[in-house]
Amino acid sequence: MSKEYKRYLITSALPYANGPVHIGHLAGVYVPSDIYTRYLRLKGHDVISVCGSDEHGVPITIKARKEGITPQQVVDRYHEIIEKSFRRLGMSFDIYSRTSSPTHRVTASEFFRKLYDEGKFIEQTSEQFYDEEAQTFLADRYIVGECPHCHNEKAYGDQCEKCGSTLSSNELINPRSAVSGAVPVKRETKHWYLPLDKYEDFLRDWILEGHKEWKSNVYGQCKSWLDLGLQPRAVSRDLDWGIPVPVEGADGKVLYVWFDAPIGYISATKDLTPDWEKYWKSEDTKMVHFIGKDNIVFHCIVFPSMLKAHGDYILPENVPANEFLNLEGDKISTSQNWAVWLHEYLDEFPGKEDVLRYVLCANAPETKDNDFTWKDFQSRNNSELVAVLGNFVNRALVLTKKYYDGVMPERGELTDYDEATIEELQKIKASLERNIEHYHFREALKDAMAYSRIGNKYLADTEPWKVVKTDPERVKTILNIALQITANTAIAIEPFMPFSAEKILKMLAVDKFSWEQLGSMELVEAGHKIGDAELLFEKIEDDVIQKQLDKLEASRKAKLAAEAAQNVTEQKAEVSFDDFQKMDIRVSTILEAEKVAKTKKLLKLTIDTGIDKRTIVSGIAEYYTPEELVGRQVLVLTNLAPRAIKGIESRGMILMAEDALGRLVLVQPEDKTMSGAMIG
RNA sequence: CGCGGGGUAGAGCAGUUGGCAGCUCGUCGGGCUCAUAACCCGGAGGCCGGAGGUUCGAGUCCUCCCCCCGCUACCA
Repeated sequence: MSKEYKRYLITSALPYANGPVHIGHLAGVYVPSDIYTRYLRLKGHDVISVCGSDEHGVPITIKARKEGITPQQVVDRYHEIIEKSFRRLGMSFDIYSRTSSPTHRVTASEFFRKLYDEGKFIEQTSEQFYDEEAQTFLADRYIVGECPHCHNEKAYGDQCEKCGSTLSSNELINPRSAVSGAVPVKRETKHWYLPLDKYEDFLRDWILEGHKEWKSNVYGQCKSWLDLGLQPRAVSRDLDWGIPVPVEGADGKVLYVWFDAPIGYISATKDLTPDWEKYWKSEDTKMVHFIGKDNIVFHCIVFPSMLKAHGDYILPENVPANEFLNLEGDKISTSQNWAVWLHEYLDEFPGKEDVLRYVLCANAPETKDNDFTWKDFQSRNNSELVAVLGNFVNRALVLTKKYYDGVMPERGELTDYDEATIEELQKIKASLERNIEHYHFREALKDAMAYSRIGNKYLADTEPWKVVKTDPERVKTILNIALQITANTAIAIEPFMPFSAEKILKMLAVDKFSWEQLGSMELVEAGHKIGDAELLFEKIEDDVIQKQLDKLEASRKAKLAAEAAQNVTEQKAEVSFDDFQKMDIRVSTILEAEKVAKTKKLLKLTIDTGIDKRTIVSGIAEYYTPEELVGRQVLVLTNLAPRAIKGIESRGMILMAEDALGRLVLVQPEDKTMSGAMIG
C-alpha cells in the first residue's frame, strides 16, 4: 500500500483445458481480474495481464483415452473454445498462452533444472499402484474397490463417498484401476519433492507478518496450513503427458502439473514481451494473482516457495482469492452438467456480455460462497442496468436530441443544486478507487452505478421538460450537466462493462477518456454534435429466463439418466431359501425421530416393531426430515446384530431402496397394516 | 472440542480504529411524464445466529454454543 510500484503484473488462474469455462470461473477469477486490469490501464499504469490454458495432468490423459484421441487433441479443442470465449467476453489479457507451448517447456524445464542442480529437491523412492494394462501409475483417486468400513464396492482410493471415511488405496479390498479395470500391482518409483517444511519460516514471516491485509479467507487458510506444518510435496509424476523431468534417467516422468502450471505465468510473459524480466525480477513490480479458493495453497504456499527456492523472482503482493459461486442453489458441477457455460451464454445472449459481467461482479463470492440464479440475473438486468444506467443515458441523449438537435448546449450559471450535484458526483471517485484497489469489486460496482443514479435524480429534480417552457436558457445548463454526467458514467463503468462504456462514447461521439478525467465537467464541449442514441440494455422477459431454467433441468436429467443406466448393479450371488428365512423382516411404525447431533446423515428413530419398542440409527437424514417420518410404517430387519453408531446402540435396519445415484427411498407397505406384520 | 470462511430487513450485501444499524433489489404509498411502464420522494420491514462477559456504550472486543459452506471429487 505504502510502497510505490512502477509496474503491475496481473495473473489469472490458468483454466484447465479439459472443459469449457463456466460462470463460476468467471465470477471467481476472470471478471475481477479484468476489472482490476482495466482500471490500472485506464489510470495509465504500466500493466500486463497474463493467462493461458493449463494443459497437462492426469485428467486430460484420461479424457483423451476415453474419447480415443490424443491429449494434445483434447487441449487443442478446449484451448480454442476457452480463448475465444474469453475474448468475446471482453477479457483483456495481454496474452493468452498455453502450457504446451515450446516457450513453456523450456521455461519450466530450466526452472526445475536450476532447483535440481542447486540441491533444492529431495529424491525419494516409494511403492505405488501401477496399471499394467493401461501402462500407467495410478493416483489414489483412480483406484476403486471395496471400502473396508462400509463395504461400498465403489469406494475411491482416497475416500469412500458412501461412509465418508478417508482411505488410502492400500486399504481397499479388491482394488481395481478406474482407468482400465485391471488389477493394479505395486511398483517402485522415484520422485522429486520440494521440501516445503524448509520454507515454513519464510512463509510465516512473509504472509502472517507481512501480509496481514490479505483477505481473511486467504490469510486464514494460509495460517491454518502453516500452523499444521508443511510436508515435502512431490513435483514429478509417472506419466507420459507433460514436461519431461529434465534429469538423466528420468524417462517416463513428467513435472507435476501443479509445478509447471504457475510457471506458465512466467512463460506467458516471455511470449508476450522480451522485457519479461522487468515484470518478474524487479522489486518495484506489483504482482497480483487472481484465483479461486481451491488454488490458495498453490499460490500462497507452493508457488512462492518455488520462487523463493529459485531466488531470482519476486513474490505476489496479494492473492485476492474468491470463494465459490453456486448455481440455482446447487454446486456448479462439470460432471453433472450443472453449469452455465460461457461459450453457450455468448451464443444465446448476443450483445449481453456486459450483463453477465455486471451480474457476476455484483454477486461475486468475495467473502463467502454465493448463488447465481437466473431470476437474479433478470432482476439485475431489468431493474438496475435497464432502469437505472440505460435509462439515464437514454434520457440525457434523447432530451438533447429533442431540444438541441443533438448539439451540446452551453453551460450557464450554476445553481446551488447544480453545485451540490457535481460535488456529490466527484466524491464517488475516491471510494470507487479505494474499493477497486482493495479488491472490493462488488462495492466498486455500486460506486460506478452511482453516477447514473445521481444523473436520474438530477433530471427528476431539475425537470428540464417543464422548465423548457418557462426558462429555456436554464435547460441548456441542465442538459450540459446531464451529458457531462453521462460521459463520467462511461469512464466509471469501463472496467466493469467495457462494451457499454464504448457504446456511450460512440453515442456521445467522443474519444476514450482517461481515468484522471473522471469527475470533470468539461468532458464534452459545448457545440459538439453527439451521435445517435441507441438503447444500452434491453429488458429480459420471463420466457427467456424460463428457457434457461428448463435447459438446466433438462441437461441435468439427461446426465443423471445416463449415469443411472451406467450404474446398474449386477445381481448378487445366489442364496438358499433357508438363508433368506433367517432374516426377520417386519413392518414397524416410527414413533419418534430426531437428528443425531453433529452428523449430516443420521437420524435416531424410535420404532414399534410389534414385539418391542427399540432405537434404530439410520442414515437417511439427507432425504427425510424427522417430522415427516413420525407415524410412517417402514420395513425393518429386526434381527440384525446390534451396532453402536455415534454412541447410540442401533438394533436393526430400516430397509431402503437405493437408486444408482445413491439416493435413498423408504420402502413401506402399500396400505397401513399392523406393526409386527412379517415379511416373507 | 480437526481447520478455514460465513450467519446483519423478504432477497443479495456494506458496516474501517467500539459511538444513533446502512446500501441495492423487492414491497406499500405519493410525485413526475423527458425516458426501455422506466425515473424521483416517502413509508413499512432488524432482538445484527444464540447465551454469557468486558465497557458509560458492542453488529464491532473476549468466552462458550448452534447453523450453513468449504478443506475430498475429472470443478474457481
